[in-house]
Amino acid sequence: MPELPEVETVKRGLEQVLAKQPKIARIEARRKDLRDPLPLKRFREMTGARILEIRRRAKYLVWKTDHGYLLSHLGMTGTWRVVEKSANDDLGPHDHVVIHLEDGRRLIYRDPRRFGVLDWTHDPAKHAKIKDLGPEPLEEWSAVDLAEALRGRKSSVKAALMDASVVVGVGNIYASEALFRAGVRPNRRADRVKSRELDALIFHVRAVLREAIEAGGSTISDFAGEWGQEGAFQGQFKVYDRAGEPCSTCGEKIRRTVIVGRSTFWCAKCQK
DNA sequence: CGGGTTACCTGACGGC
DNA sequence: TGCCGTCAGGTAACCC
Repeated sequence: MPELPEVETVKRGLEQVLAKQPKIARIEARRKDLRDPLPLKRFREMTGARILEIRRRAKYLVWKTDHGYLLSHLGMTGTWRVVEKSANDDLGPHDHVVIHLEDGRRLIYRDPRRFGVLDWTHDPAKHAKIKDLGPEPLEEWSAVDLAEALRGRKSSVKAALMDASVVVGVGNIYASEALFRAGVRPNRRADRVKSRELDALIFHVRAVLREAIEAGGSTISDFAGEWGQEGAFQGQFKVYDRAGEPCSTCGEKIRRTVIVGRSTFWCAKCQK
């Protein structure tokens, strides 16, 4: 269920776990596919590969090894957990992939709904799932980029924000939260949002993502458990999942509508 | 083509 | 209790 901040939190947790650049003893696939077929042959070839670095691109974890790259997308329900050497940890029905490290630790990928992706590539920049992605919101993203991306867009601004060719990493929760902070109604036509409002949107998308990453950071310590249970940022939602509650700014009832099939939360008084 | 709708899959929850 | 409908933080195929 991760959006950018959650994936970034997982990345930072894995960074600690993988700091000593461990070697892979073997990758165990306990079924042959998730959303897509698993690269079983590549998994076998990765025996002995050293994990050099882990990065994030959009909602993908990119594991650099000395034998190519692993790509991991958590979909809606994917989690990685670390099991220390000799610790007992029985695998459950949704533990689909286990990376056995030479030091005895195991990295276990669990994903009940199996919307996640695990793949292998020589070059992440050329991978089909990566190559057409838009800008990273916390890096090179500018109001000029956003204005360009929204020009002629007749969809709602919320749908556009969640479109990875416009900007990556913004999912259903942070789209609602950023639009609320920016004072822009989610159902506004994307190409009719004024440039001043786009400036505000950029600012607030970044702010909410940064704040959420900070809140997520506190869950790194129990990374060995399961990601997401603490939900540190959950308590800071201003509108998401708060339909019927009073707006924290004006007291108006928070509304829920459906946009492109997703629950959308907003305040009719604060958002124009 | 750009846009919305539906499908993928399992589990949790509320209403009856 | 159990059954049923609905919903869930994502993507992409599909259809007009």
